[in-house]
Amino acid sequence: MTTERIGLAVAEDESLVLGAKLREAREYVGLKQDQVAQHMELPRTAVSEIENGRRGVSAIELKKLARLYQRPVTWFTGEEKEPAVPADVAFLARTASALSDNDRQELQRFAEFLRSRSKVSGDGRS
Amino acid sequence: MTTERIGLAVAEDESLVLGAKLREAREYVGLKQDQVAQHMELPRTAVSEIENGRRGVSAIELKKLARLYQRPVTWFTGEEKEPAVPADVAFLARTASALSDNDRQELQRFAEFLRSRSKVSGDGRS
DNA sequence: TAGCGCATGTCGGAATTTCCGACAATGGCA
DNA sequence: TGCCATTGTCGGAAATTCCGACATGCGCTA
Repeated sequence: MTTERIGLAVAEDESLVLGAKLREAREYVGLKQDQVAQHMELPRTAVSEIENGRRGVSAIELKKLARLYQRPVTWFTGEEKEPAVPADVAFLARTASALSDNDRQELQRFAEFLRSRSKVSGDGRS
Repeated sequence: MTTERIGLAVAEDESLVLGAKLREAREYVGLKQDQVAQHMELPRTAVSEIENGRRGVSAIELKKLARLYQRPVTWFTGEEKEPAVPADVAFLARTASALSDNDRQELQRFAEFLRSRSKVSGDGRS
């Protein structure tokens, strides 16, 4: 893992990037920070701080901003298809989705049973 | 805790919906709140509060959670498709970006004027 | 039925973030 | 230059989040 540095710098970095994208999108549609602030019911300084990465953006705010800027949310988040979870887990989950609630519950119980049998292997969390 | 402020109720409502979706997605992949908390480097109580709509979710957190849960961010924001921006609008914006600030401002005002003329019920996004 | 273990919910105060007005810096233009 | 619009920054109040400790709910089993 390359991100073992400070941990907080990552989030700041991401806020910086997100803020830059938000600014670009805003300028693209020709809106002033003030107008955005009014639309969002935020202090106008918040918009400035957001675009400079000094203030976070909530998911709901991002959704609203994306609409205002007429861009899909993914334009700001950058869609990725990185399995942060073992692929087999995801696959199991998809399979389970086709089951009834009861069957799914049973499947879950069975999974827990299996785990309890071999509680030796630790969960491979990074 | 009075409920006199209606304006905030909207945000709370949205947080409730988002939290429910996050919970559904988490259970779908068979993760415990505790595991999610570790992955996100958050207190596990935060995950609980998020799923119950008592704590907000930052855009960056949502992005991370979406990856963890193997879903597109739009699954949570509920926006799915939707460039929905007619090509002519995009073209107009592109054109506008090449204008000077003043010209763009004027263009903006004119656009607002046009909108006020056919002002029916605001942004009828359906 | 009581009791245990696991997952989740909730509470309280400290820590952090956000709000918001006031003011500064920047840039265009007459 | 002076004026005006836009954006950036600062300080304390207000709101939110962190985080441990404890509570609740549920399945299991002795």
